[in-house]
Amino acid sequence: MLVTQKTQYALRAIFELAKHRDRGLRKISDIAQAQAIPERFLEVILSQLKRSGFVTSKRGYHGGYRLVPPPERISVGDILRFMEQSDHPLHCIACISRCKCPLDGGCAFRPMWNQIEDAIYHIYDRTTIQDLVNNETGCAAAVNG
Amino acid sequence: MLVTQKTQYALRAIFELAKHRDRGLRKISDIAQAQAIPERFLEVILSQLKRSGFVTSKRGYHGGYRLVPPPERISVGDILRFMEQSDHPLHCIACISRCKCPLDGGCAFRPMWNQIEDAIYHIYDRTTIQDLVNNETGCAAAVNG
DNA sequence: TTTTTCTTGACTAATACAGTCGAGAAAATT
DNA sequence: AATTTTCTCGACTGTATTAGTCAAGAAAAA
Repeated sequence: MLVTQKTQYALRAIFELAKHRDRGLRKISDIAQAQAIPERFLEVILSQLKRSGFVTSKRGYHGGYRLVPPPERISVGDILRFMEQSDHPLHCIACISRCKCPLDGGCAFRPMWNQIEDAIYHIYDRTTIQDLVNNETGCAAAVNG
Repeated sequence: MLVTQKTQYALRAIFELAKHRDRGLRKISDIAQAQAIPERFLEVILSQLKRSGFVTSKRGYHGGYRLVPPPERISVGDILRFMEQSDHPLHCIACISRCKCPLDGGCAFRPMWNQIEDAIYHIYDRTTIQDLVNNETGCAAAVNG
């Protein structure tokens, strides 16, 4: 629910792999450099992402990471949900934030939190990694005239 | 953008004042008890909220806090925006989370973050404090049969 | 057999958030 | 006037989460 720095890195790593997908494996160090992510930290993140099945890796000389499904079949929601679940296995459905679930004002606030959660994930789920890549090329075109 | 514990307390305090509005001033200690908020912390929060103009206070014997506008004319968005701005004067418009605004993947992610922000505030802005109060009475009715 | 690159888990550091505290100033009460 | 109540203000501390590091090892290719 909460988009941490780590989650943003995860998203950017996937994004980077998507752009590179048809050119084979990509090294951690290259991804780190391209996306300005601390390399050592990225190691942790990518090996976590492996467990989602969205990426695979190969070790050694021509090793690296690779995005498995085509980017148009992965949504941002898929990635965020995976990161969320693997970092916070117990999750408070009513809450938008890092949440300790107190009274919550009884149930007065719950409908609103639920609306927010739905609205957020609606957007995450309909946004594919390919959409993000397209955004960038659109933007580059705009910048370069 | 990020709903912290403090912001939730602020919202619950306003909610409590709304319920009590026609009965005059309400003491910090009573609000704290009713909403399960640490009293000393609530002092800080309420005196911060005073600067928004949504609440006023009076000291001394029969002192306490009071909600100024009618609850149907205050939106959740009003409160959240005020808290957000007074806690984080510099705010990154592109970001949903605690954000350090790095590359952000160029502008690839920005449209999505903007959509999220708009969607969230659309809900916050259309939800009034009175709506929350109504939720609760509706819920109590459901519970009590 | 050397180099490269991922793998794993434990470790440390930084920061933001949460909450506390003490001394003081109005306002009413007695 | 003295006392009690309640808000006021700013500085202070603790703590949990997040962020990030490190070292030793294992596969894969050269």
